[in-house]
Amino acid sequence: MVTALSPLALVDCNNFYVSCERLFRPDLQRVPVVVLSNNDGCVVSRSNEAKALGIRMGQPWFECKALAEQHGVLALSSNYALYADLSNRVMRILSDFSPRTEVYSIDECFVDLSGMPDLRALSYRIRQTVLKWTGLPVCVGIGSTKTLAKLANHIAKKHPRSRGVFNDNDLSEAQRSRLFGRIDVGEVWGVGRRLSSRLAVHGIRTVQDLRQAHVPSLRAEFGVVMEKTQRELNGLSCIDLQEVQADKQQIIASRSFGSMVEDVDVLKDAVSMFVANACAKLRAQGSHASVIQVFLMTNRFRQDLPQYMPSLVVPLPQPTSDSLVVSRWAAHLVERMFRAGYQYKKAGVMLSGIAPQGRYQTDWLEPPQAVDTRLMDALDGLNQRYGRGTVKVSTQGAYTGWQMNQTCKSPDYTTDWHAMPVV
DNA sequence: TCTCCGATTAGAC
DNA sequence: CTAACGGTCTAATCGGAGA
Repeated sequence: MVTALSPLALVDCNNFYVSCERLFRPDLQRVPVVVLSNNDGCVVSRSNEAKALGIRMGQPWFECKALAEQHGVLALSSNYALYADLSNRVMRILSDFSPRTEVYSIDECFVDLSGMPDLRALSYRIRQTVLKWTGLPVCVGIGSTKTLAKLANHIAKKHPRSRGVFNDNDLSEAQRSRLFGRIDVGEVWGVGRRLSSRLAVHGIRTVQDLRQAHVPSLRAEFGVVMEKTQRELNGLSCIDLQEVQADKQQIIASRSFGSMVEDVDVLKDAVSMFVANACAKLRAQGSHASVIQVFLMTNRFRQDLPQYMPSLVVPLPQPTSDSLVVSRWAAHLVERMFRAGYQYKKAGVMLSGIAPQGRYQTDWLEPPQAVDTRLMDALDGLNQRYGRGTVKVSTQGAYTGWQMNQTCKSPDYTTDWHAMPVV
């Protein structure tokens, strides 16, 4: 008997955001549908019908809007509360299939299938179960490394004959080199557009080319990351399964505005909202931040207008996760950076110097200050129970004029009782 | 020359 | 009516400042 290589599956939802929307809108089943990014800016998810029309991933909506609407494409604003909830359900189901999983993104999960018999049948069972319990279609790719599992998943998605499952370990070396010789190197996990074109200069155009590239030259020209990718493509595992999600080292909250903003009070209002969101995330992982950065940006696509992209960083006197404390600093930074006469299009808050609460270098000269978390605890509790924004910090969203466009957002079907469809 | 640090780059989704 | 182009996150690498 041949010992099976430790098989790793990548389970990836098909057209995830569009599929989520269709669950509650069966009338959209065979209609071309796209989901737009925040502020209704770019296309971030496409149904197969929309892909067939040539609408590209990440394409600005205003660019393809006319053509899309001509073909009856329905464009929806993104509804992250809905997608996050459905994602959690999918991940919970997958964790029933293996004790070792890694939630890699909102719609992807690595699943360790070591020691499990009949992987093909198991993979079909995974697909069937997720489909039956959530209504969401997924594809399963299996390989002996993460990079091969990703590639296998790509093959499963691309070839209808695979019926949504592809196992790289089932290939002979001859079959593998023939297949990989027909796949563009840009399909490899970690090889984006820039690296693709740089690799092409060196004659590396297919996955097979990359597998066989001269190791020292590859290392010298493209660095360690590319060398790891190459090893992974050859079945040598270099990227471990990360079962527990590490705490964030940096937390960013930012948004483009629905329209241009010229008023400093409106900017401060927006920034107080970003602080509230960033600090809530910080508290959710039980950390404190010691550095805060605030930035403002004019519209970089409007080269006809004067550009100004200031940013200020301050170390906080004491690490904290208190929205009120951070909010005061943020407002101060906005005041300092603001220059009248510019049309601002975006702003944001970045928290860094993040460490677990109570584990940071204390200031020897200052007497230790008692940290009172009761107010923020209560705020989080209320916002969790009664919905985000029940209790606010500062003006946080009281001003209008900066909120993002969301012309066609679906109801929060699964997370808000009031949005429950009436049967 | 070495080290540290912030800025930049590239990628993923 | 018109203008209209996302948000977060990580790791590696680069380049300058200071020791």
